[in-house]
Amino acid sequence: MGRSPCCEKEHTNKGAWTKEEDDRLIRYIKKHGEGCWRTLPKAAGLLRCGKSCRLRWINYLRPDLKRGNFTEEEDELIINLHSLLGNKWSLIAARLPGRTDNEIKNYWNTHIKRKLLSRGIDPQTHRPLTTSAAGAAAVITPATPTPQQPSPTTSSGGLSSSEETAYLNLELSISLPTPADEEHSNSGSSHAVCLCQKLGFQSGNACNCSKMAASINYAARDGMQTLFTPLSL
DNA sequence: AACACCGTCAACCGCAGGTTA
DNA sequence: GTAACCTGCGGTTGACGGTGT
Repeated sequence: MGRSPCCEKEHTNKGAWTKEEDDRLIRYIKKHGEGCWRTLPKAAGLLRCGKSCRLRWINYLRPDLKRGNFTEEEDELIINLHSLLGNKWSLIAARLPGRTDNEIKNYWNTHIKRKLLSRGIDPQTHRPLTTSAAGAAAVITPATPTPQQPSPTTSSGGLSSSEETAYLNLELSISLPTPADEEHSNSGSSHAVCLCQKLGFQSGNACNCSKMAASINYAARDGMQTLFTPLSL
């Protein structure tokens, strides 16, 4: 399948954005909203490709971005989500309002990988690095059908946070919404299960799912597909 | 002070997948 | 059914700042 380039490369700027470019982009989006990134640069008077504008807005200029350091809770949430979802940064970011996929990806590669390695955990498999055939009990066993699961809201009897993480049993599965779920969402009362809660972060700052619900309503209004996937346990 | 090295992160690139004509 | 278009995602790169020698 043939494909035209996303933009005319000869007539576009590349590299770091200037203050003026940022201002133009912000002003345009505030006035016209997001959408049609292909035509946005021309309409906004920017010599940038649409992809570049989208990235700049999503990763840097969006007003709802949190920025700043990740909290310990966010760290653990990212680790647990990664053990479930793998390198699905956009899905992980969807559970961390105010954080972008790019930000999380960078943070994973620069901080969390090292953190897990120092714990003796393989960042890709989430299993111990020194894996002997018998001794390598899975650290995290996603989607296994055993019913035991540590209570998410209580501490696991004096374990350190790293130990707690190491013994988290994440028996979760992601399913399509059931008719009941849809009924709930149609009636305006979303019963989507907060994954943070299931992972034990309900009460912490890392969980902003209630805030997300508001943004989901906003997204739904714009015809966007929600990433706030209901979970069946 | 000068240089090399390293870590961080914004931005780019190529591709996949959904939508439209 | 197919081609073209468009958006979003994930991997990678490169500029920049901080630190060590």
